Amino acid sequence: MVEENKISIAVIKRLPRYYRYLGELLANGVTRISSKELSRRMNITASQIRQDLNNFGCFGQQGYGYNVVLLYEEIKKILGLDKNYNMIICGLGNLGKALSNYYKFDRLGFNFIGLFDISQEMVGTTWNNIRVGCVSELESFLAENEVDIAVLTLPKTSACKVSQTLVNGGVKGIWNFSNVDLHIPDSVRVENVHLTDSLMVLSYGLNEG
Amino acid sequence: MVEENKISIAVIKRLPRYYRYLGELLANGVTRISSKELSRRMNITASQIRQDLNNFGCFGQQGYGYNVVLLYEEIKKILGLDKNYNMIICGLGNLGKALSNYYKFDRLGFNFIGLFDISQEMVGTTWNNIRVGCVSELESFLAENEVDIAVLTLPKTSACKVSQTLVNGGVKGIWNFSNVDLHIPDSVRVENVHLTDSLMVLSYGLNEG
DNA sequence: TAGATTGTTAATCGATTAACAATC
DNA sequence: TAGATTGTTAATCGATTAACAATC
Repeated sequence: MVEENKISIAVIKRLPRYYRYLGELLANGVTRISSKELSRRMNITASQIRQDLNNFGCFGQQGYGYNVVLLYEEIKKILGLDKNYNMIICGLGNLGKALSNYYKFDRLGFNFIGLFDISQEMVGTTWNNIRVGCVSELESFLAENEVDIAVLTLPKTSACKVSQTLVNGGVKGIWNFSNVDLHIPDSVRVENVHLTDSLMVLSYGLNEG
Repeated sequence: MVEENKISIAVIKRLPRYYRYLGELLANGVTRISSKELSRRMNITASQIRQDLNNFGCFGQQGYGYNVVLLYEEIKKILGLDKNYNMIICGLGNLGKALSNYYKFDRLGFNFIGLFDISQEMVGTTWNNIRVGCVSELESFLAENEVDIAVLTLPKTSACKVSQTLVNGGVKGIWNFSNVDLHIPDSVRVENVHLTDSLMVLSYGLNEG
């Protein structure tokens, strides 16, 4: 049995940044780039860039460097950005509303197909052309629609329970903005955005200069 | 000359999580906790907990463990949460508006004292009881007010330029939500929240099961 | 006192960086 | 061909885990 070559999370987290820089090069009409030049721009070592990329294949050419378009498209595929994803939002508070209106996600292939909230005031209203449903309808919605990603923007009190419903409903990934650690099976991917934690990291040592 | 014991960023990023779990214990009336029991709850090793904490001091007691209140208060201090911070938001799009209305920041000691936007439609409107000013007024505002943290929720086109104004104006930290890497002096702390990057990390390998 | 659990040193593991043969 | 730059192996560095003496 061949051991699946597990890519480290540190590498994966750097991929979007590579993708971003390559996109800029592309927009500027740059057709080739060496790991050395990219390292200068991104402020990481050329060694790391080459190591990172070679986890996924040999995209460069000795003496030449990397073809920008080709590498851009490869990373796009690696990140799964060549596919489309059905998304729902659970929790239409300020943050949920903001995310529902963020046009860029759509352009990247992440499409909102459902919005859900708990409060009766929100249910029935429309955001981004989608009617807000009640969280109680979530189970049947998941049964009828293939949902790839659920955005969890509920307060922590309800987030845990709803995450169970999402898991049972076959959601593949949860983008968790609620301030709890979800305890769900490894088969469902979780990406946390803990805003409060992030702000606390910023305030650490801020007055020491 | 004594080499300043530099705390690694990995450790710092774990502190808010410790703080969160200790807060829960506190709320549940738990008065003492061992690294072993905390490790079980947080799903990290007891060794790591003890190593992390001992970067900052000896807060435990052999044979007893850690006093929850005491440790909670210590981490609060370490994170700088015993102080108050003046914050402004640059960019009152959906995300900026959402953050301006997030009541929890205020409770943690992060107080909004100014809001700024580029668009003429936004300038003059009121959010969270604060009048939105124009970004062109930013320089004079920074001269007259001590701003600790600036939240950067502008599109990347304007984010770079505004970050310069913020640095020149003496801001200590920037909470950067814009999709660029800011090139500013090390003396100003930056904490990035790259939402698009985060979503891409989630979509990585999502369809492979 | 005996048991529990810390603080800390040592061992291990993984990630980053350096070096260089291969080759375009 | 000579120069440039990759892919990859080896060396280094740092972070995590294990072990245990100290001690409450």
